[in-house]
Amino acid sequence: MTKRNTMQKEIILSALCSLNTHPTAPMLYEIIHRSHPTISRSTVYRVLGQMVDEGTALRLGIAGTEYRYDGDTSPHSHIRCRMCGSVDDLPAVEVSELSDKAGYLVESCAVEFSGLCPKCRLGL
Amino acid sequence: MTKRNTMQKEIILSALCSLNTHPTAPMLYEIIHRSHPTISRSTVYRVLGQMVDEGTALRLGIAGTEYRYDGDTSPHSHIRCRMCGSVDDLPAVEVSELSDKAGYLVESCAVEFSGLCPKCRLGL
DNA sequence: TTTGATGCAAACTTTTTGCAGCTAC
DNA sequence: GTAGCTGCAAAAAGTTTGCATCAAA
Repeated sequence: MTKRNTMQKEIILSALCSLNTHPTAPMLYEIIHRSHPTISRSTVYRVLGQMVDEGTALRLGIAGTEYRYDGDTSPHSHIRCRMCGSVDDLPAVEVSELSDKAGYLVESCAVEFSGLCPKCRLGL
Repeated sequence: MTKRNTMQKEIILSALCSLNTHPTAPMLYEIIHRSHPTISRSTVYRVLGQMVDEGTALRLGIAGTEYRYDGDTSPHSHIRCRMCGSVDDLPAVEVSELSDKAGYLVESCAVEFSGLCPKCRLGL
């Protein structure tokens, strides 16, 4: 059960960290595939899942019917455009004690603001 | 383009409103199917989408790779259990002016707290 | 009668899994 | 050499769509 370092993991991690678009797995696969055609879809999914498990990446479950991944694991929130689907960063928001009211053990908090991004807002 | 009232819409709406589990479309279909085996999957999807469009229901894009629907359209937030996936309600949270910093036109705000629900917290 | 809604099946998208071969350690 | 990792293909899981038929208004 010892983790091994492979070329694929290195490529996938650096590709994710070089982007600030919070890509989905298919988006990331597409980008990686251009320069590394031999890396398979399943490896991208498996490595992303591994990165999430070990805390190297964040899995954003806030974008609808697909996961988006974020190489920036510092505490911050996200804002998504209803029209074009783009996801941007927002500074961290402090979590209130609200959560205790439900009896949950709160481990993390994601805030999703939804609206129009600057481009769509102007009809571009 | 005039909307028509059908038996199916009535059944789907009342099924959604009678639940407080924020079901996914497949979950809702499964429940409806038991008492109304002739209602098709696509009708459930189409009617849910219609209800969201007209504001009768909320589509929660915060639970991973599937949509969850909520018949309660009053302003409130949700809390999801990382372990069993259940989604509960939380009272509404006030949106700060943070969002303006990104240049977005903010239309709505969803807060997702993630952690352990009371059951999982106790290892049940 | 008109045309929006339905049911069915097929297609599509995203993600997971089984398995044989590969390779980091 | 061992066991974790990879690529491929197939399968799952969720959602959408084309089309002939049905039925609300």
